[in-house]
Amino acid sequence: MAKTKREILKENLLNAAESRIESDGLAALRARDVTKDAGCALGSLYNAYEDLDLLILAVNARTLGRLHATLQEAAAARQKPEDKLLALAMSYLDFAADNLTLWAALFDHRMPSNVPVPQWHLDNHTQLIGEIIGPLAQLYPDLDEATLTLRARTVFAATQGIVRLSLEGRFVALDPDSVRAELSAFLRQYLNG
Amino acid sequence: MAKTKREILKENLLNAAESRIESDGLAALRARDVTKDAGCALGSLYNAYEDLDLLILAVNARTLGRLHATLQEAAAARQKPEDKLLALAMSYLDFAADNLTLWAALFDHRMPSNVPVPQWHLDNHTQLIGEIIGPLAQLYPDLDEATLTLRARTVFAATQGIVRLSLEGRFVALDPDSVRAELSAFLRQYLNG
DNA sequence: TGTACATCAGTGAACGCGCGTTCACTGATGTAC
DNA sequence: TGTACATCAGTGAACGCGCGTTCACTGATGTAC
Repeated sequence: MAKTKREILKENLLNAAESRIESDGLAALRARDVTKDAGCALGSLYNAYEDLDLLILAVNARTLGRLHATLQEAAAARQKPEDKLLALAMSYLDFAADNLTLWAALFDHRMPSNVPVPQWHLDNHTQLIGEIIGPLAQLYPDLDEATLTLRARTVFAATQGIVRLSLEGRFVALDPDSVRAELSAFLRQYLNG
Repeated sequence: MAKTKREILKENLLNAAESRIESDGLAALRARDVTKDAGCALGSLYNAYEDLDLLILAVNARTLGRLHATLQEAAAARQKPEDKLLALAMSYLDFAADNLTLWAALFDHRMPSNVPVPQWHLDNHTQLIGEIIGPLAQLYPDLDEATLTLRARTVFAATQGIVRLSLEGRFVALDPDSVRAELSAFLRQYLNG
């Protein structure tokens, strides 16, 4: 099926926005830069997307999709649930490190005022948590669904905190190997507790 | 020692900025609002502080100071190192919940472009980590100083991640009791691992 | 194939507004004699 | 105590600029006959 012109335009804008975020970060994203890179007029952005925020969400959705695929692959390559969980955390760290600004955009972007985050974006996050629930359920067969979900969110949040503090380099920059070692040791300790 | 007029002005601005952040959040902070609340002219802000960012940093410093005092108190009230660490995490959660916007401002505020975060602000963070190192050293007497520091940062980051994900309510809002229970269970599991 | 007309994406100059920061002026306070 | 002068914090209108969004216009594409 051939792509409509509109689809091509949306894709060009999406690629341009992604490149800009990748190289300069979300905060430096400008409608004029994106449209210039995409080879269209400023106004065309608003023909293709509702506004700049929706374009950013589209970039984030793609990033989240790549992240999800990476994590699935990592978990699928292991057998034991402990190994799956460790692999998930490690590939999450790697993904974040390899896609620093795009990954940061997932958290830095806020919808303006009272515009809610679209449902499909929430669903994407739920799917991600789902990857953790699987191995966690194998590891703790006695826990019910609700507890497992909560536990998965907690493990994700803790991992996210460790990755974020280290990659944000907000206070002190840590060398990548230390972070890997720390994260790995941390999870092992937790899972064997 | 009597306060100079300049000191009074700085304090008024600091209080006004703090109130504004507390009620409306950092993103809604405006120089005009702050000076109006402080009862001075717009230009006076720039007599008292270098610019708006430095005023925000002053607010953050005060928040960090209160946080630090709260944590110290919580840890001091316990004897066993495990209890100290649990108390630190719980009172961190409580502080964040009770001072939601001020706490969020600690992380949401970024210095413009290439202006670095002042050293005293970095030192404040180091002090905070220091609170964790103490009990951790008691718990793991075999670890050397560097490892302990790294470990303390990791524990802090994990806690921070759990608190942040729940309080940001970015994806799904969690009820406070569940978060408390999860954080507590999480740390127990980790410390007994 | 050709002509007339309708549609609608594409265009980019202009709008609108927010907001941090400046700066020429003022008036209060301090100092010298 | 009074006068002349210097200093400097206080003031807020105006500056400057960035930047998302709009909208009147254009020109390409599609449709009818």
